Amino acid sequence: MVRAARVDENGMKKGAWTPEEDEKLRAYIQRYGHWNWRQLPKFAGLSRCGKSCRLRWMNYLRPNVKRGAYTKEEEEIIIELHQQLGNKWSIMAGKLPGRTDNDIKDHWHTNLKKRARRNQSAKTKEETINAAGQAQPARKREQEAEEGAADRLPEPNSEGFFALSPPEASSSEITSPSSDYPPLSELNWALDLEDGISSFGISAQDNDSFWTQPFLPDTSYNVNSVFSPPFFAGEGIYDYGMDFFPQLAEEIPQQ
DNA sequence: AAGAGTACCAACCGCTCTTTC
DNA sequence: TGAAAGAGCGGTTGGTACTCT
Repeated sequence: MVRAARVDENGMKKGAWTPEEDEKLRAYIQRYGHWNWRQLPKFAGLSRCGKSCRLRWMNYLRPNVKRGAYTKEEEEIIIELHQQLGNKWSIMAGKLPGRTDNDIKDHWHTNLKKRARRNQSAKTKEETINAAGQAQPARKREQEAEEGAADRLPEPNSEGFFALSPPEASSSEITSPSSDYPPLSELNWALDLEDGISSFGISAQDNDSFWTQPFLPDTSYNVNSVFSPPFFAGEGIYDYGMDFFPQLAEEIPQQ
């Protein structure tokens, strides 16, 4: 499932991550944050490039990363967004809390692309029939039954946006309390691509607060017990200074 | 049972964008 | 203002698991 581990010419390890590496990275970031991806592996005691650490954290170790099967709702959202945005996986990830851009991209290529294509060809076929004045309602119902409700896509409006209405079928499913997402009908899809503001119920801002918070020490961790306290630079913000990080490296247990 | 083909997903690569100096 | 560094994004690859014949 994963690439074989190897070491590149710079002595950087590549390939599959071991549980030990995961634990080092997780422990380090949870405690100190990711102040600089390039420097981070050095202080975390990892023989990985910063990029690799970032990817591993973002796609796998980050808290709230949702794994496992996609729900019907999630798939519908992805298909809709792909129609609107194209391959803007990171924006899509912002609309699907817990899903990563990599994950969404993979799911699109392995599952949804085919379905979207099928829908498109069915739509084209239907349009051809209608244009010829030979619409066949009975056949259309038959076709819809074949494709399934989840496969149907709404028509874009004149501006090319989708005015979403609640799915015709399985409304109970869509509005199920156990659902992680609001029903499509309640979503404001006016994507503001200028500033990337999310209008989703669970806003990107909420979701990203973890990433935008100032560099804060874990309160459960007694900084003073290991080294002198960082300079308090303002409300909730600590200025550790450049000399701070090498001390952290020594403090992280090396395995 | 075994080989071939396909699906899945973690990870890498290279490019672009943003920030800093 | 331009160069360098860092971060992020999207495309692609590698390798295992699963399914089919």
